[in-house]
Amino acid sequence: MQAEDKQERYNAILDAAERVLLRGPELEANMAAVAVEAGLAKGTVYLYFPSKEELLLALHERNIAAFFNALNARLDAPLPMAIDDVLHLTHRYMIDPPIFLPMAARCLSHMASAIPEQASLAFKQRLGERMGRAGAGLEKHFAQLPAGGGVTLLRHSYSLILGLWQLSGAESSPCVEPADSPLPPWSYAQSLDAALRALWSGTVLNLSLAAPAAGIPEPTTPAPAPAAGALTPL
Amino acid sequence: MQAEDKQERYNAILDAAERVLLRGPELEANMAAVAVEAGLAKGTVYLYFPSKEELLLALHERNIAAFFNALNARLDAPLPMAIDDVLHLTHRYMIDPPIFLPMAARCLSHMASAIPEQASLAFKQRLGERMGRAGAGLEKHFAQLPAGGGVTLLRHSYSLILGLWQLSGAESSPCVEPADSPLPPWSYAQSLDAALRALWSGTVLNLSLAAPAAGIPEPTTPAPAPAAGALTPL
Amino acid sequence: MQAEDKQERYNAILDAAERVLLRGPELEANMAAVAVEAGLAKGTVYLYFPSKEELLLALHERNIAAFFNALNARLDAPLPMAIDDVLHLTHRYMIDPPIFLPMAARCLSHMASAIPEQASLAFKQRLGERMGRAGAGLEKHFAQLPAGGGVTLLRHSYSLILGLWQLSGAESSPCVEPADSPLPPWSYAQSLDAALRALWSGTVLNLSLAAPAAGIPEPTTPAPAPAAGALTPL
Amino acid sequence: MQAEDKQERYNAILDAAERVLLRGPELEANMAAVAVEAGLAKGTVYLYFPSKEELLLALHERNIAAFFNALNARLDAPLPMAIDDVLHLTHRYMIDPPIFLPMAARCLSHMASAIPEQASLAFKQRLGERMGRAGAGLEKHFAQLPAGGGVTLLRHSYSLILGLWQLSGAESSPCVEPADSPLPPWSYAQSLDAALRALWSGTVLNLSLAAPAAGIPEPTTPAPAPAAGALTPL
DNA sequence: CATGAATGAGCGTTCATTCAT
DNA sequence: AATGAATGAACGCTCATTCAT
Repeated sequence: MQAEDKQERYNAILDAAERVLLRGPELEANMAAVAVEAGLAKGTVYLYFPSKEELLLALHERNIAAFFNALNARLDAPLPMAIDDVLHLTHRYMIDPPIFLPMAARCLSHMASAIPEQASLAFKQRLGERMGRAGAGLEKHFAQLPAGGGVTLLRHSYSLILGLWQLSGAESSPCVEPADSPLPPWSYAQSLDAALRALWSGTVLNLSLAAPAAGIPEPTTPAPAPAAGALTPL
Repeated sequence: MQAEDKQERYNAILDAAERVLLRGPELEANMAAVAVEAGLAKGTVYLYFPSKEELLLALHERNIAAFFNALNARLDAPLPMAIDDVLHLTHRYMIDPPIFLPMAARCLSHMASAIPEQASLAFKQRLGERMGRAGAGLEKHFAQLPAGGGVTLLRHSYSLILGLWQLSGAESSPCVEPADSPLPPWSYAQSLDAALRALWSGTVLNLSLAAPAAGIPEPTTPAPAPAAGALTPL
Repeated sequence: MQAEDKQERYNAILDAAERVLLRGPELEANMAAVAVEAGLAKGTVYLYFPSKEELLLALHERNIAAFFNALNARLDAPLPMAIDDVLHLTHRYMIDPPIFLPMAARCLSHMASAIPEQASLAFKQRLGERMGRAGAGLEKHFAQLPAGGGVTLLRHSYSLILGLWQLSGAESSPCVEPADSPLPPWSYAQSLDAALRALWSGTVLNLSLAAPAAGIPEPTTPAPAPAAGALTPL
Repeated sequence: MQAEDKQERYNAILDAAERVLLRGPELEANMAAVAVEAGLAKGTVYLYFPSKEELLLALHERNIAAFFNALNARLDAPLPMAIDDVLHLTHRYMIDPPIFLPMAARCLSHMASAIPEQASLAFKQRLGERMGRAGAGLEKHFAQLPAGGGVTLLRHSYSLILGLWQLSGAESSPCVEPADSPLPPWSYAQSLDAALRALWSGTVLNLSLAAPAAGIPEPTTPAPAPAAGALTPL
């Protein structure tokens, strides 16, 4: 069997797993279902993935890779770039697909216990490389960012994306909005945009100050005119 | 049995569950272990909690309540307040205790599927009330915040706290730091402080602009002198 | 539930396991079958036995205990005793029941790997006690046996019983005797009797010699007249 | 491929299996590991052995053959022979190698179920031939043995060797000797020597009696002086 | 109120064997 | 002859929950 055949089937299994996960509302996948969906015997799946948990992690990594590939491609382009571009990619690869965020939460919480040290380390390594590259690209486009600032910003952004998504699931139920909720309703996508903009603005602002920013600063001057890549609502 | 006896036992079970969770590294708790730890029969636990998931949610809610109680108490005090105070409470109630964040991640991801609509709604209601109250308090102390801005800021902050924590677990392994990691090591606590400061600064900055902020703004003026409650490193 | 009820069910499960084992020719038992045979749910079986392997060991131990109980009862009786009595008990409890020897072989080979240290030790302890008691009884009845000789004789006898049984299974097939076998046919029971008599005779003979016996000794004198309890064919 | 090439590979696979078995403490071998160890594909192994069980049986038979070859060579020599010589060969080929006895126990217990009638019969046939030849040789050296007595003695001895070995594994744990064991510790090798001597002595003694021996006979005369080939401790 | 014995659905994984190439 | 990808049956065990006492 050719190496490319192997790779194809590897991806076919990942596809099957994704379909299975998306089938129900619980995002559950058992190996039997994945195998059936892939048209394979259960044992065959284990020729490609050493365990269920690692299969799921591989699926997540594929999604991550897709995001970073797109991001890096954009960063490598000579065009000037703005937050909006990043937000756009974020929506396209992480927020809109119904599988990215649940899988992220799931894998993150299982990494420590269910994934062997070895595999876990390798995953982190690969993730680190992608983040490092994207972070460097970010620093090229956003000159205010210091060395390492790109990765940090990426990290904080991702945290916000993930955390807010989890919170949105907990605060608002999928079916009905409690009529008597003490809080006004909010949407994940809108809230996230605002939060990310705040994070990015604040990051640059803080960076531009020699000392850590104070209290909640009262900006005394109006904001400067938008530089290249003005933020527009998504 | 008196109502207070009931309440007492309710809390005793929660205590037992917490102890069980903290016992192992996986934060796992099965009902049998909780019952034994509480010195009760398994069936008895079910007289106080309708299901395991709801027991765990109740435990988490107790932790949340403790945080909000402290926060609200501080907000109600006539003293002026700064980010640092909030950060301090955050560390004290959410970051330092080894159970808050894992439970938050766990409960958040199980809320949709494992908690009955009814209970889920009630939980969200109570959480909404607490957040509403704290948000209002925040708006009182930080005058730049518009109506609803307090809750939003709280929400974003919590997301950052939670998301970054999960990321920290995934990026750095507990035992060994990969020597050849492509990224420099980072600590959760430090990174979080920076991220929260950025978020808060950016929030206020964005708010102060009539239109949404642009690009990554280049502040043309130095930050104003710290107001009351300057940020100091934790 | 009363303690005796528990004991009853414990034994009922053991009975069920025995029936299942005896059902097929392979002496196989899976937990599902045992549970069904016992009229219980699978989980219930695990309330009484921590694992399949320990259930099987318990079954074997029950058989062992039955043998030793009978042997010790006989040894405690004031009647004089001869080899035949031992052989008789051996046949009755170990050889005739179709389950004793296969289980012995099975448990012996799984003890090292499949039984937790703790349980394994406890089993050996109990077995040791029974053997010690029986060995002492033997020494009372057979005065030539030195201290410890009873246990040793027991051990050697048991080894012979078990080893020869295994060999008999391998040398002669259950269905057909190879017509062209180069060796005359032999039966387990007869061969065992001869072997045990040889072992016992030789043990006493060797003991009666100051130095270890030599070569294959050529007895120069006819055998003495049978003492009380002469050996008679079973 | 030449016939000798085939034979070579056949043996190479057996070698590989032996190495795999000896690798872990459980004496487990799966076909995949054997194939890898032999540097072959899994399917190739099946060109040489029809099943795993038969491969293992073939390995065991090779060990058996080695023993009998040595024994028969010794028996064919014109030198007079004593038990010690047999014991020596026994230790050298059966007891010292860490694989003989476990494989014997394993194969014996799987023979009935996992080996096809045909193969099983053939194996027994070959074993019978070897035993028959060795038994006859024994009868030549030990004149007291009647026709067929050699084979019987061989059989009984082997049973003792195997049974006692299994018992030794069950009574004494590899790691710790239970401090409070009710029985004194015993070693397999020593105990076996004593048992075999007893068996051989008793066999000859019983044979020399017209009628079956009685009770535990009280030898009235001291043992005769060792004939040629006196037993000396191994 | 309290108990704890009973339940039983659910699942990941292994591995001997086959067969198309 | 040699390969090795594919197979799929088989099974031990857990644990949240119930309910008769």
